[in-house]
Order: sequence, then C-alpha cells, then structure tokens
Amino acid sequence: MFREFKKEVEQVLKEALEKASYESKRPELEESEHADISSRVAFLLAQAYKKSPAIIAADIVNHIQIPAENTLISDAAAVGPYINFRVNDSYFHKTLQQLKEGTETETTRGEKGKVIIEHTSANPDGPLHIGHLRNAIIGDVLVRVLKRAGYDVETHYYVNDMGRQIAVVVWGAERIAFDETKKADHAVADVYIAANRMVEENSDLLKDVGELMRKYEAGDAAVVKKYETVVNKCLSGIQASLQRLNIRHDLFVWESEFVRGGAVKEVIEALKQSGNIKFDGSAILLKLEGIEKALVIQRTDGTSLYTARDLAYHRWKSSTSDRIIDVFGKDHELVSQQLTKALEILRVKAPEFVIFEFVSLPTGSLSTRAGRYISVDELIEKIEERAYKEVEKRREDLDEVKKREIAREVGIGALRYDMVKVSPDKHITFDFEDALDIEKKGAPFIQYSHARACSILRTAEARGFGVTDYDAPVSLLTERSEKELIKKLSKLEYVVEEATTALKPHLLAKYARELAESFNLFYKYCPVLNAEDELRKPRLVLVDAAKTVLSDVLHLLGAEAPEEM
RNA sequence: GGGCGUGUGGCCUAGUUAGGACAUGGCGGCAGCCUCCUAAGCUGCAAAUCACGGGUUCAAAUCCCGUCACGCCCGCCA
Repeated sequence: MFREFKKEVEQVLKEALEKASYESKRPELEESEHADISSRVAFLLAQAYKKSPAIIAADIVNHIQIPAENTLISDAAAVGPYINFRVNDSYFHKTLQQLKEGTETETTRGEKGKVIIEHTSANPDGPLHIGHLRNAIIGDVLVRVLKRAGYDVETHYYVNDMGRQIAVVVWGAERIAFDETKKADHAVADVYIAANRMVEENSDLLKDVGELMRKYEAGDAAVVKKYETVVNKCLSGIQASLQRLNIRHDLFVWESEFVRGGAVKEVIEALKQSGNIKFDGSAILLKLEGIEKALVIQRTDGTSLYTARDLAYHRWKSSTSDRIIDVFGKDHELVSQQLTKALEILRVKAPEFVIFEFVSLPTGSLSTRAGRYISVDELIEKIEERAYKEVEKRREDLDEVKKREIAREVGIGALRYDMVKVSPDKHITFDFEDALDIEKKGAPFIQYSHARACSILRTAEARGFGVTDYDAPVSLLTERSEKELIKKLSKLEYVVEEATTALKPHLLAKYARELAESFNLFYKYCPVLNAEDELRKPRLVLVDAAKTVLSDVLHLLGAEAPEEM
C-alpha cells in the first residue's frame, strides 16, 4: 500500500507545484521519521525563486488539494522547509484488507518477463566453501525477490568443466580411488588436492593433463565419459549442500556444450565480421574499447578459451530472456567489463552484474587447491548443532524430531541471514565463532516473532474466538505500536521493488528485522487474547496479517517460518 | 604503476545512486522488566573528530580534489 500512497503524494504534490507556479523535476520524496513521507522540494526551489524554503513550503502546502474521497492521504503540513504527508484511516484499512488472502498479488506471476540469473557456479573440483556460499545466498535471495516482483525467473549454474583444474581431477581419478565413504564433492576434492600435488612435483605429468584437455575439447568419447563421471559426482555433492540451504537451480549449463555445439565458433566468426579482431600468429585477439589489453579469444593452437565460451553462453542467454543477471565475485569484475564490451560488439544485450566482495578467513584468502577453506557442509553441521542446543535449552517439552526440525530451520535461517544482511560490496572476514553465534537480531529473531504470532492465533482458536474476521473495525487500532506495525506491513511490496531494481538483497534483510521489531513492540504493549471482545477482533486481524508478512519475508530470505520454536 | 571497491562508537553494520530535520541497528558493557498471548523478547544508560586534509554549498557520512590504510584484478587460467 505504501507504493500507492507514494504515487498519490507525487501526484498531489505535482499538481500543487503547478498551481503555485513552481517548477521542479523531482518531488524529492523521502521516508522520514517525522512523517509517513516527506518532501524537501522547497530546498531546491529556494535558490531559483529567491525565497526562503520555509515560505515556499508553506506556499506549496496552501495549494495542495487532497482528493475528497478514495485517497490514502490524511494531510500535508509544512514543517519549516519540509512538507510532511501522513496517511489516513483508509490506508490502514486497505493495508489489512490486502493481506486478507495472503500477499500474493496479481503481479506475482511472470508478467514482467523472463530473467535468467546465474549464481554459485563453483568449479566442480570440490565442495562449496564460504566464498561460494555468499554468492549462492545473494543469488538465491535475488531469485526469490525477482519472482515475487513478477518476473519469470530461470536459475543457472554455469559448470566450468573445461578448465585445467577439472582435467587434473580427471587425471587424478585415473590413478587414485575416490573415498566412497565420503560425501561425493569432498571425495573429489581429496583427489584434486592429491593429484595437484603430484603434478606440481613432477611437471612432466602436465603433458598428460594437457592431453586430456585436448581430447575433451575434441570430443573423444572415452574421455568425455570420464569427465562426465567426475563432474557429475562433484555436482551431486554440491547440489546436496545447496538443497540443505533451500537453494536449487533450474539448469546446469556445461561450458563444453558451447564448444562442441559450435556456438563458440559462431561467436568468433561474428566477432571477425565486426572488424575488432586482430591476430597474433594464429591466436585471435579482440580489441575492446576503453580496455588497454586486447582479449585473447582463441589460443595459438586453435583451442578455445574461457572468454569465448562465456561469450557464447551469454549470447545464448540473451536470445532467450528479457533480463540477464550474473552474480560474480569481485575477482571477476574485469571479466564482467570485458564481457559487456564484447557483447556490445556482438550487438547483444549485456547482463547486469551483482558483484560481491570477497570472503576471507582470519588466516588468509580461501583456496580449494591448497585445502584452505571451510566447507559449507561443515558450517551447516556446526550451526545446526548449535541451534539444537539453543532449542533444547528452551523447549524440553518438545520431542526429539520436532527439536531437530526447529534447529535445522533456525540454523539455516541464521546462516543465510548472516550472509545476506551486509551489503555485497563489503569485504567479509569470516569468523567461525561469530557465525555460529545465533545472533539476536538475525533470522531467529524474525522467526521468533512469527512463532509468537502463530501462538496467539493457535490459542485464539483453542479458546473458541472463531476465525479471524477481516471485517472487524480496524479503526479501533489506535495504539502507536499498532499503527506502526500496519505501516511496516504496508511496505513489503515497496521493499521488494527497491531490492529488485537496485539488485540489493540486503534491503530485504533490513526490512525483515524492522518488521519483527514492530511486531515485538505490538506484542509487548497490546494484549490480544485478553483484550475486550471488540478490540480483540481487529487485533487478531493484525496478528494474522503480521504472520502472513513475516512468513513471506522469511521465505523471501530463503528461511523457513516455524510455527513454534 | 593502472583499475575497481572498502574505511562510520571497543567490535560489526545501515545510510552514499538522487546532499537537507537529533547518523540505523546489532554485539560487548552497565542498570532494569516474566501473578499477563513463548524473555530467541522488551525498557533505559554509557559509548562516533562518519579514515585524514582541502574544496563546493544556506546545508556534506553523502558531491569534487588530494593523501593514507586494507582487499581484489591487470594470464594464449577459469
């Protein structure tokens, strides 16, 4: 409802500016603690019209006409240079009415077009570590938010199966047996680390690895088979980890498809046509505007490079979607720029990039090859265990299965929230102890508010207060905490929209926390079950509506919404 | 050397795209609140030269210039 309110204020303000003969490009609206929405447009006009902002603000307010009916605005007032707008009773009423049938609106089903989002895309040479985790969670929250905003979303995991490191694993797998007692991706990592050591100690072995790569690119059936076995083995382990985090991909796109399917050749051909190509011996280079070094897209020996394969991949994505989003680590930023320029040359829509800064350990940067990483599996294990202890402390009354279930939901929620709450362009030094410390204002805090709402509704039913009656008079909800909560509820769609256009998933985390805070204050100051009949009815409506939004926002963050904890 | 990003109370963090009303929260610290719907909650207190130095402006955490610190990138790797 906040979006509608904001739009109406914009309109009303625009009309008033015209009537008062002021010209301003923007309404200068901002959320404010002094009003429901506030305009600082008077500041901008002060210079041009050589009057004090306060006088202009008062003048504008005098020209403001709030519609007699069907409006969400209660009043507009000039407070010094600011013009403050407030919502009216119907705003509260409509907000709750809208939540009657849940929050799924008519825009929720793919009508904004198709967006392909690529995230995680860890090399299949070992398990996911905490760096991949940040990528996966930022990506997954965006997926959920975009769906909610009305996009038809397709999620891709781009499988780098043509790199040297995968060849090393395949080479190693010919000599070293996988430890079948281990989770598949961990077994692959063992082989990778061991094989890598062998290759490093004896550089003659590199020839074998190179031979494997050439045969794979050429499509040698036996080699392809070996690759597929190894890559699929690793991916199965990775997928299992992702599943525990409530993350799934629609499509696993293998790099090699673009080589053997001919798409890479086509891209190189198209680039040749463009005239931005130069040759260095038999190698092919692409000149890019504003980037000093030309990009090599084909080796002297004629084999393909990551860059060319990536171009083919993006050309394909572009042809089958309206919007492309790539979630990349900061180390890929230059690549993303090169990609953009190259796609421009191909006259193809470029992706939008969500670039996130690195996660490092207190001991230094992460490295799968050096075995220096914390795997996501280990992290999940430990955080669920920690959550279990917390549940046990509080709810000895529950049976084992239930306690485990809550611990899982709380643990995963906490982990995900922790990763998504900070802005992507902040560098993170990962501290195991900090992560395990189920933070007070993280996901469990929000889940707890939801559980409290559920508890009230459960008890209401048990006491025979009947179904929640959305026709109950909302006007009785006059307490400050009640009004604040409703206003907070009304902002979900607005936040979703902001997070979608700016591609900032952490906005959702912030909103979720604030929503839970609002609910907790309401809970504290407004008894529901013990209120008088007349008041209890609308309060139950508010609890029910809050439960809906809390649950929704938790799901948008990829966390569960437990009914009790 | 060049490019990108970050620097906000003891620690972590929001706000920087579009400059404006007392800089958002958390952790930790101190002091309180369970005869009342789950205390994973709530209330209060202490704690900030918004890295540093200039500049623009009526107004700067936010814009401009410079400096410093940290991270990442600058492969016929992926």
